[in-house]
Amino acid sequence: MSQTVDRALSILPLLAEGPADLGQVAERLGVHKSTALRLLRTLHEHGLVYRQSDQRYRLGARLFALAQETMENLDIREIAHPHLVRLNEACGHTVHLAVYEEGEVLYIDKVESRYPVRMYSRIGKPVAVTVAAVAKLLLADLPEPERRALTDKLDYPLYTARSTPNAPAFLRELEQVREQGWATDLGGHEESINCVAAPIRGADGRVVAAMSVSAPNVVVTAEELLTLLPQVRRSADAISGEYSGRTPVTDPTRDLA
Amino acid sequence: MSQTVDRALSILPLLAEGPADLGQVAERLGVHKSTALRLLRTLHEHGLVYRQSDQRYRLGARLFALAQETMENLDIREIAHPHLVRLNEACGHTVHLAVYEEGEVLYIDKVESRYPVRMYSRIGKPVAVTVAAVAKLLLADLPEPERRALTDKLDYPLYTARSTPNAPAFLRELEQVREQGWATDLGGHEESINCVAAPIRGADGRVVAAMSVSAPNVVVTAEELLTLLPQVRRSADAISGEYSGRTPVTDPTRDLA
DNA sequence: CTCGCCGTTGCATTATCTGCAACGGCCATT
DNA sequence: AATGGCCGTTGCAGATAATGCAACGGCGAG
Repeated sequence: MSQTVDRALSILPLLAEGPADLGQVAERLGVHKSTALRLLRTLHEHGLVYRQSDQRYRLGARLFALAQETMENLDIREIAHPHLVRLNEACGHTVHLAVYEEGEVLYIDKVESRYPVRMYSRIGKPVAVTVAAVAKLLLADLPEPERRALTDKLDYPLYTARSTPNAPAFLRELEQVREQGWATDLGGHEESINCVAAPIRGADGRVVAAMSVSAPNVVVTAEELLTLLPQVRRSADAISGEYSGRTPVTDPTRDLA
Repeated sequence: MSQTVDRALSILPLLAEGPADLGQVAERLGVHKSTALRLLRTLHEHGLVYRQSDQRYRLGARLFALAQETMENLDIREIAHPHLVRLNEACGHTVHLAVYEEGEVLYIDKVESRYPVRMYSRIGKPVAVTVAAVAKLLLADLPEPERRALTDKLDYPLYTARSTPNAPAFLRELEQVREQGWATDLGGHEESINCVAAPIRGADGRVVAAMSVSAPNVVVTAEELLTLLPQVRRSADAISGEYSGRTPVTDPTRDLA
């Protein structure tokens, strides 16, 4: 909607690929070098872009700080965290919390496994949306048209032989997930890793987040992991209760200066 | 340098404080509502801002993804990570990696303690620069004018009785740190937590990062932690060697379209 | 020593952004 | 049920601010 801002923001994903110098930025934006320079300078003043010693630009530290603050301001996360910790203490495995936003699912909290073998994941990283248990729960609850539109334009990468292969299969799976109220990922993302997940609902019953327990085959079999399902669901329901009670659409903003 | 972009980017820290509606954003920017709307829309298109169900705006998921990619592109991090893991396996405590950028020090990697009592910290979070051991190392190596300018405009919050109280004391400490080539934080940030840290240097000898081992008093005393110093320094030196060898100012960019 | 590349600057042009005013939906109030 | 006010949204004309150009200077390579 605003050309100048649009151009400036287009620089960010470009730099996310790796450092670039002024000429490269200008070329990829399709603007004059002087224009690119002014945009980069503005981004720099705000700390979103950093100029390293070799004069090339890369993304800046402020991005981390912003991402950090965003996360800490998410009220679901705050409410859920102690429950995740408790569940982790009870079962010992890695516990994740995830939310949906604009076609993506991302982890917003994580409590690490106590076992030495850990699965790789990082808070803030977009989740493999076609296979992850938490993603299935979040997508299953979308209004039908949105769900349809999304599943249509998704890719279905075959991480393993058990990955969801295409849109129709995925839609069927989502249907089932929605009805049973829980989801699994049995080696669909990484051959040797299984997850069980349960939904967290707001006061209106809509799914606002999902949590999961993940563990590699070498620690527990898929069957053993499934026995944890009741525990996971109880945790999720407890969070749902607190969340519905405390924060329907409340606004704790206090700055009427 | 560019007014429009400047205004748009000013929205981000504003939203980092918490969700806000159009009117609030416009007011705090000092612009007309229609202007604020156009800026927010542009930010939204790029995923930096998200519009929640109650129509208010908050920071968006793309921020996480960008922060994530930035981090993973840092070559020091990549080189250092296995060393951090090895050090953690050897001593069991929390290991951090930090860099300096534009007046701030931030953690860019972390391997969690194996002990149940863990110190709080998060990757991406700016470090308490006047007390953290890694910060001392990074600031001690700055060129004198920059170091002076920075220490002058810093705050010196008294987290504990052993926090660095003011600029002169801090400068003396930095002097000592630079000469001895390592640093500590003995309860200067949190009463019961101690750290020992060592610098990682580039090919030209400049400090490019710093790593530390942290542990609470209840697990090991400060004296015991200090016995780990040689190990920490060996790790840091090993990383320095690899980093100098592999990446002086190399550019792995491959896109001359 | 010289050539060429890259980042940088001042300036005139013109495109772009801004504020205004008016509309419409929604919620709360009477 | 009707009404008033609030908030987000849109089209438009004026004015400001962004753009590309051309020229400079520093730096490294040949």
